[in-house]
Amino acid sequence: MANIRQIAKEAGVSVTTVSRVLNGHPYVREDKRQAVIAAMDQLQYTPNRNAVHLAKGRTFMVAVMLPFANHPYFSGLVDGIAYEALQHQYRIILCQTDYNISEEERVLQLLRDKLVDGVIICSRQSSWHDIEPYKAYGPVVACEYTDVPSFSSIYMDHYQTMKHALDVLMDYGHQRIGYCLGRPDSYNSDKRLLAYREALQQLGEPFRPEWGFHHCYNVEDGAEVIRTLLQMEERPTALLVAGDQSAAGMMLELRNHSEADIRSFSIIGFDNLPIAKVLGLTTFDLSSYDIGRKAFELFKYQLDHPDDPPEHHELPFRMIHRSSVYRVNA
Amino acid sequence: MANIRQIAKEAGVSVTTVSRVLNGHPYVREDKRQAVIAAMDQLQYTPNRNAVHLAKGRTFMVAVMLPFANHPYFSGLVDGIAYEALQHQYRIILCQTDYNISEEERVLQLLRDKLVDGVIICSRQSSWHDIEPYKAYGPVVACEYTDVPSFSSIYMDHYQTMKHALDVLMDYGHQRIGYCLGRPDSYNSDKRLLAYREALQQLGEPFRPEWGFHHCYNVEDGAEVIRTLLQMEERPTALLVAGDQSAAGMMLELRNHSEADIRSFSIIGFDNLPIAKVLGLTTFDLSSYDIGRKAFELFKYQLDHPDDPPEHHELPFRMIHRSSVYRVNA
DNA sequence: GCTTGCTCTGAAACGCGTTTCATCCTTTAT
DNA sequence: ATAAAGGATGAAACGCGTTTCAGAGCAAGC
Repeated sequence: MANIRQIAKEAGVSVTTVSRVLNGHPYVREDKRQAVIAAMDQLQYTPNRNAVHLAKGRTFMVAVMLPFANHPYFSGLVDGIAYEALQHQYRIILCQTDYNISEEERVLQLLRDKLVDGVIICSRQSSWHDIEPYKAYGPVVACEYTDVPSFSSIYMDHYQTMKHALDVLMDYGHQRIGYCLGRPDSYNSDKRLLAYREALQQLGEPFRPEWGFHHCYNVEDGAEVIRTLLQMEERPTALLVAGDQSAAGMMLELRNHSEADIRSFSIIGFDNLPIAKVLGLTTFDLSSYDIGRKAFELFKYQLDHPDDPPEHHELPFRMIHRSSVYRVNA
Repeated sequence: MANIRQIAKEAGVSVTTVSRVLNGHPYVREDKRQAVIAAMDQLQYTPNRNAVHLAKGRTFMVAVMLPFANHPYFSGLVDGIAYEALQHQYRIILCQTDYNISEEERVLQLLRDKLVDGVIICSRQSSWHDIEPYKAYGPVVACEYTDVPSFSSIYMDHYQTMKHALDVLMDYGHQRIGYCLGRPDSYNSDKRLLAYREALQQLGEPFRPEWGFHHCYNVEDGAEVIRTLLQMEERPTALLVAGDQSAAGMMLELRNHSEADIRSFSIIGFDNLPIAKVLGLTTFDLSSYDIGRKAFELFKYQLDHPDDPPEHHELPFRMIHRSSVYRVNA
């Protein structure tokens, strides 16, 4: 494989000139430029990307930290990041952490070790406190609310969405409300639970831990929740589900039971996945694709304007009313 | 940021020795090793990955070429690749091509330009003929059948799966059969269509282009197909659908219509996604996760044994019988 | 005629870790 | 005692493109 020095020799110019041609620098006489191009053509030269990265101190790559990609929320996020990255000639390194803290740290080390120009955190387990030092090596963007101001972020206020959903359910006369969340100890889950407990207080209802489910991500998780609930004597009349995927699993599992069972649970989902529409699931509109795009933009902006303060975008939420919420007979 | 030469000076040894410590080379006296480690600690040294990559001529990264990631088949594939990559200290660069040929070429160029040690092609538009030259730069693995022997590959025989599904439908008395596929011009679609046309011939049925649908990937695509079919005077009694995602969309859309409509179409899907189970969809078992893992293994093997001939794994198929295929009244 | 200011060019240094090769020092085997 | 075989170590070359800086050539401005 040819290198830049061979091209220089072949074209009868210095390596500097070859480099200039490569980088579209002006100040190269046309005949020399042509000679260089001819030499590159003849020797089938292409620059070694590692050498470019080393010399430039930049790699045009971002690390994308997420627990797993086979979930519509995250794959949408990745899609959005990838789309925007493509526009800016960036590549993404997909780093699945499975919420493993040391794996997450290894992702941040890619930034410190100059393999990537920045990190986009889709979801994480580590504390912001542990992540913060890596900010010194390049932009770190979060796709969730952070109470640490040194990162740019884009997020939804899940205290508010939960509160809104609870208000809607109460309007429909529900008092016995259960919930399904993902990780129990995440920031968003905490906020949702806060709204939940406040609503219970408002209703004068006790907190019943058996009506709360965690680690719900997939269709199958939702189906399992319904099977569990159907075994109970005392059941909630409504369920707030932090993901359409599992909400869909619930609705589908209900349909495997009696007609009465189907209408015995009102369900509100989250994400507005295509399946929500087909199922008539009331949910919140949330385009993880758009969040991904925005996250990349925030990264790029921070990279190009390192001295500007980080930006924080709170996304407005919007509920999509369909037919999965029933009125409770008074 | 410190570099290896500063560490050498600080520890009172040569850079070679530092490099040896870094790479766990023997032939370093214990006291020197300790001195080096102390120096690295003190200066908070970590190696610049780009320099390592340049010097080693290896990057411990693979490019994963796929059209898009927000589809369960592909995200499962990515998950599998990522899992196996992690075991081997490899990173993956996710390259979404949207089936754009020049974008696909750009992915292969990453291999030529030494940014990745290999490429795993999940699905592609380019001809194998155009891809083949890149083999010279490193292992290229395909997650589909290739008629070009120079790549390792792992695939299912979709002529056989389609044939099997058709046989089952015919056993159940179906004669009027439609299909839903993804891209119309892909190798797999061609093979499926071949089996399809042979079955029609066997049945003495004409080929009705209006019963064939393409570009079906998502729930919404499937729902749309059903709406279209319900408008027709003459309808098929069974549908072969090349993905559970769209098959699910069909079943769900049918449920939005009359009870009679639901049973008016027998449906066979593909992939055995979680939703297929909940819906009682008859489908083919196919773990894209396992394919992904195997694909990475094939890549790694080719990398470590460049002179061994490429391997080709044909996966056995297995139909999972559930309740979406009805018997036709004779 | 002379200064100022571009345009154009290349030598050399730089970014940084790895590898080759020569050398010196110990052991172990004979 | 002595040759053969390892162990240990560092200088220098290498992988390869970019950038700095000095300098040459040439045109516009006064």
